Amino acid sequence: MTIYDISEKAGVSIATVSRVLNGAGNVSAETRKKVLAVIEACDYTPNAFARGLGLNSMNTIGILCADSSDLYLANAVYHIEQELRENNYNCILCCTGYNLEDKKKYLNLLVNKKVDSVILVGSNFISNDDKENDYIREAAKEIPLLLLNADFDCENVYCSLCDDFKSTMQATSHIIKSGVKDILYLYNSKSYSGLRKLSGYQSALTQNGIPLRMELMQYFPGNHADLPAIADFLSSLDQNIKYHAIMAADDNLAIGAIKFAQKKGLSIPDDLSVIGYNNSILSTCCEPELTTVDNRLEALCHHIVRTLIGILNNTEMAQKVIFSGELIERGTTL
Amino acid sequence: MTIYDISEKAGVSIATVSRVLNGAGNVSAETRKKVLAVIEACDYTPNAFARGLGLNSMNTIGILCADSSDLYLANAVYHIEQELRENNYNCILCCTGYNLEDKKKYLNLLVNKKVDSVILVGSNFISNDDKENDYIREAAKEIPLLLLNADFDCENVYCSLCDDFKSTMQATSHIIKSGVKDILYLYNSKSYSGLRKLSGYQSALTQNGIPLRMELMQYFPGNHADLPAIADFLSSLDQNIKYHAIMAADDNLAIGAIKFAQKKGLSIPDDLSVIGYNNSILSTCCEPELTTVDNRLEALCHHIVRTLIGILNNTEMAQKVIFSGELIERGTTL
DNA sequence: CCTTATCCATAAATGTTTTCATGGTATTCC
DNA sequence: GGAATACCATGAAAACATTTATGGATAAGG
Repeated sequence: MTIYDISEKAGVSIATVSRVLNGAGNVSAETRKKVLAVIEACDYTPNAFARGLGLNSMNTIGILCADSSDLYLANAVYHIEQELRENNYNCILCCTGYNLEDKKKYLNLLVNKKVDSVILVGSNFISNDDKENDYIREAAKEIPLLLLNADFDCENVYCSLCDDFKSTMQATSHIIKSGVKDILYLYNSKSYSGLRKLSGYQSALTQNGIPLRMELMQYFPGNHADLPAIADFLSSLDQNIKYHAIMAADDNLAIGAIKFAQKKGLSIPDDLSVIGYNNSILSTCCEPELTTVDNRLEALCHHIVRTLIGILNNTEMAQKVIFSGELIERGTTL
Repeated sequence: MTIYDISEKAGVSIATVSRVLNGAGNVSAETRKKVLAVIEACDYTPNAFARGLGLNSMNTIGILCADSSDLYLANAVYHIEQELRENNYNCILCCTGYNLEDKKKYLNLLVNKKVDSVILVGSNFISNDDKENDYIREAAKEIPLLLLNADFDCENVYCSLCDDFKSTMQATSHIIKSGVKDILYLYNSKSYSGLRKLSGYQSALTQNGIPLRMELMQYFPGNHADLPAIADFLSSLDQNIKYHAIMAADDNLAIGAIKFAQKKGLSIPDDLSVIGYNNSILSTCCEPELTTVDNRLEALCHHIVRTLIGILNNTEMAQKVIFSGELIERGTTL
């Protein structure tokens, strides 16, 4: 069943059928009605590939993310997909892992699949070593690229991010204000965003006249989805490192910290304050519930899709938008 | 840059270029080398839409799921995407929510987008009211459909599922063997799979000579991602309902139960045993860690993709495969 | 009667895959 | 050794199903 069959049965040309299908003008109400009736009767739908060939688009957006099983990324993907779908776009999901070669490979694959644009979800697509970002610049020559939670200056690249520096600084300050000064910073990522958070922690201490201590900035090298491993990591730390609060770079790490405290018999928040980051489902699974930073994921996703739709409609759009995080006070802080 | 440009520069016909590109036979080594050199030099990649039109396929699989932010479904999507990608397929993700009309709409949309097949992730796509499953039968006339965690007999529909009845029965029996007989069953879904689990619970009781009590089978009507709400639900139950164990239909519900116990000051597992289902990340986030049923998600996903690849290569494949779950004993049971 | 607006049809363009025909080379059989 | 056969590499052309530019026809208005 093709557009020819429809045109024949309706007694019009295929151009007219096409116009009816695409809601273009220059079709009389009568003709439109007649054609629509035939389309309905035949249960005809246009061939998507031929349409794609003619329009050079299939209304498809690529979503690149390192690991869609990660709580945070999964949520981002969910919100983006939802919003795209409401705007009549579908998305091809492609998980790259954290290897640079795979990121290149799959970004290229999406470009070659002729998606209208690619949204790169997560700060890990931008390297601190700028040479490694050339693959982004290359792809941006072909189609617009949107970065969620990353900051990158480049023609045809648009960024939506949360001010992780400020948010972490505020969260850390919140602990300091409660009277606790020896705060362990626990992090898992050295991405641009990861390092910005670390700076926020340092800045909060410095502003409050607290000297920085290297042994209080601990990098957890494992997988942050392995919660017991996080607790074990903290247990294995030098017993001489004393602290009464943990500022964690994400909720997973914070939950690991809580597990550690529970095993050690520490009372939260009296013996140990804990703050997480992301406001994920994990932050409500413990008792007391986790104080955390809401980094406005939903707003970011909403904004990034709005930007994308704008770009695809040839509207001028802001290349960078920065949201502010919000501290959600729950039970793990004083 | 089209196949014509390549053919011209290489001094061959477009048919030969196409043959080289697709690894088809009947091309001399010399010609192949020459053509490949030109392709390389021009950085040529075939137009995906034209290719799709010619082959009536773009190597794309649709993934339908109700809610990809759900821990369990997100994991399923992750494993499936991973495995498909390794087999040179990409996937279009489409979240439907739990409304029947939307499920129909988006399944149709994927079919019209000309995906090679659709994988429906989660038992909620099959209704207990069989008339409501007609949209599945309709779509199956067009392309093969694969169901993860659902059981449905229909030509061109293939199912991979876990024996939820048996698994729940075994888990419940495990509690009974520990000496606890008053077990609350907490569930959130009345899908086919949800009801199978409930039957498993009932069967375990019956087999052990324990009378069924309706008030011990509690349906939680809210969103199982709202953990505090689950705890509140349990708190709101009639205080006269006495029980010393909770068998939950998924880990979220179990974590809610643990929160409830912690608030009430109950000791786990001494005062209250808890078993979850799915072996998700939530099962390791609490202290003690949650005893749960591993329903072989990874194996199911692996199998479903293998089946799909087989079907697309016209190999005869089993229409239904049932895996057995495994009880993971952790700290919330005696 | 001319102009303009409205509407529609023909044809070109999109870029592949694949069938069929052809010419040439190698193999086999007598 | 020559004819028949098979096979292989190649190219021309058809098929895939749309969108859209161009221009022609008809009706309405001045």
